[in-house]
Amino acid sequence: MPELPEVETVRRQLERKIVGKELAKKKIVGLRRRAKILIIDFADGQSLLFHLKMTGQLIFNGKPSQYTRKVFNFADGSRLIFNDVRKFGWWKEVKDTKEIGERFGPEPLEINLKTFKTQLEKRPRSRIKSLLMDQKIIAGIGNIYSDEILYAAKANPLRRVGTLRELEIGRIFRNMKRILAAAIKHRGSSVENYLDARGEKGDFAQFHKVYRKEGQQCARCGGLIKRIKIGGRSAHFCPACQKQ
DNA sequence: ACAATATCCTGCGAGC
DNA sequence: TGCTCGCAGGATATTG
Repeated sequence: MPELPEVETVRRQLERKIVGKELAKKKIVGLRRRAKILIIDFADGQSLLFHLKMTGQLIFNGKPSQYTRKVFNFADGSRLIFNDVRKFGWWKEVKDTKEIGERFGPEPLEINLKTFKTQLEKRPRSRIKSLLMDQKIIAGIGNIYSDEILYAAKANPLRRVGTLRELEIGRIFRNMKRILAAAIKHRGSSVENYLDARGEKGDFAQFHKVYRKEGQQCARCGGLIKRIKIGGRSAHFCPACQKQ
């Protein structure tokens, strides 16, 4: 399920491939990412937005399959294919990207500790796991990285945000930055069917400590990883290391 | 006002 | 072997 690191990986790869190309009589001048949305900017000010949701793939010069929902053909004969098994993903052409900026909270790789704390203060009763996944609070984090960040920070996913101590908030903040940056370096996590823009898997899943590791031993203390439901989503954590 | 849950979709794997 | 059923989750709508 593409989250910030996966979308950023696709953005970086596509940037080198398609900037300067022509698509439907428009010249591509840049690629951006906001939260989990990929943005292709055209010279005329319009933009093409993509959301991969859970099973979306954007593959440059990929071969169409039964799951290909759209093929974008560039003027030079190259192409971009949009695959999506579960059909949740979408693409949309927009006149400008003003609404995109307003819809999301700050980018986790750009935010400072002070702003992070300000964001946390908006939802003191929320569970920290749910808050990290709330795009209006912090943009781009989903189920995989929220679990991994909280494990690294030794914070229990059920904790109410308002009960977190200064020290714990600092740990969550630092590990959020560290894990997202490391995941981008490894071109994301391929747990189900995520592929990057080259059609290749990301390497970061090998570094996962808790996500989808229910019943396995915790690398830190040897305890057993547990899976519970928080807000209808699976949350994986070590009850011994991540105490309430 | 805010938090929690249901909903969309399809493939996969566990269990019988 | 083949069937059913639960599960995966991003974001929005709905309920509590």
